[in-house]
Amino acid sequence: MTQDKKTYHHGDLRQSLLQAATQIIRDGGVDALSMRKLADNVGVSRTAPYHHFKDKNELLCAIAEAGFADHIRAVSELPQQHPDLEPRLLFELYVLGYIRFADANPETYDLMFGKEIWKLGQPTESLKGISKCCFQHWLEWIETLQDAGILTDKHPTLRVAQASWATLHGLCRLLNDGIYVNREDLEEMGKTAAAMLLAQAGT
Amino acid sequence: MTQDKKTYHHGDLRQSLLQAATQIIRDGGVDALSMRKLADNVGVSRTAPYHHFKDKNELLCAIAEAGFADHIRAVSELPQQHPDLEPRLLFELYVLGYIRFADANPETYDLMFGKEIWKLGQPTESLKGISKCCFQHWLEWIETLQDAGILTDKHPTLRVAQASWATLHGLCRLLNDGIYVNREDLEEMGKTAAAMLLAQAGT
DNA sequence: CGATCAATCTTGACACCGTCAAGTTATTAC
DNA sequence: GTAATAACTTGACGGTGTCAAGATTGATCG
Repeated sequence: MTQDKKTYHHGDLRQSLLQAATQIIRDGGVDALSMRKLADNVGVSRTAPYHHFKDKNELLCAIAEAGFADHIRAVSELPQQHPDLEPRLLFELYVLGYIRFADANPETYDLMFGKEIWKLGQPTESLKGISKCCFQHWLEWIETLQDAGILTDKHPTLRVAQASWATLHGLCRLLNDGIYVNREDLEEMGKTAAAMLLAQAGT
Repeated sequence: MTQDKKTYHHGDLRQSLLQAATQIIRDGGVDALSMRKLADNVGVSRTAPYHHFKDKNELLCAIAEAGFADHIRAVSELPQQHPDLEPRLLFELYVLGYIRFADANPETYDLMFGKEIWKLGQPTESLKGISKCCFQHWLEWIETLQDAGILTDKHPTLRVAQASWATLHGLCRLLNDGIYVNREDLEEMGKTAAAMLLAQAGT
């Protein structure tokens, strides 16, 4: 637990806190993270973290923010890695990528898109910013797919983006929240969902 | 708070607890519910509830269970109320009904389909039962729609059911968790989602 | 270099929480 | 009427987030 203390001033406590918190959350879920345990974990007193984060909510926001950064990076790389792939397959790839991210980082995903921050807490301005940016990416891509004729353009881009995102999000939630869905079925479900969303190409 | 106490034995404490708990949750969310406040609320000591529910988890399960009962009842009524409606429109109606339920009872919905019980806690056997039954209904209906040719039969019924359910669930979560979605857009989003899921009729 | 100031970290305290153990009271079964 | 049992009580333990006030240190300026 308590690391050997050397100096009164820690040095880069903020960074250490974020790192330790991320680890704790990865191991035992968001609920396993308490400010006190966290402080003890980095070898500092209970209330020391409050000099770097206004409250627990702000800490969680910071972690979520890092999650968005990861997510955006992963997504941006996709089209570059597969430059000549048919849009339909690229879409499926994206869907699978999204789901895999949620599966690999369930707790981070929970923070990014869960009520803990967005409903019960208060998202930081910078968190709002990066998440908005993330959705913007999605929106633009949906528009591209509409233009390419593989997603319906009978409905506004915003609605199509919301509805398709909801599908991905729903899959991830069902999985991560432990409701019915088995992990082994994940890929297949993702493919089915992708197919159902795309299927109206001809319409 | 504390009601006037008449007898040592309350009489039907279990029922009173459920009722009060439901109210508290409706008012202030699941997090507003504490065993202590609940007990105080019905005029009984802190630990009295533990003679009727093993722990908080069991209480929540009981509430969720009631939610499923309501939900199933509402859904079952639908086809009867609109006996001669075209299946496509009936599907849209179902989608809207599902979303409206989640919108009208956000906290109950959260309990029914949230990680609080299914991942962090332990669903009661009877809760598992009724939720399974609920999904079974959905599954059967999806099959009907596949047979009627308005939902794809290129994928197994189970997968189509999961994918379409995920879409509804995702919409509800985005709404209830306070992520991006505006309540005013709800109906329109539901319709878009329904349309996208159904659109492959011709395929 | 020395004094000051602000940042950083500490201990103490408060009001909550879930729930276990042991004791009290009322109801039921014989 | 007595014994058993179910319902309910108080007391206690260890946990939580975070506020207030004090201690320590590094940085800044004369």
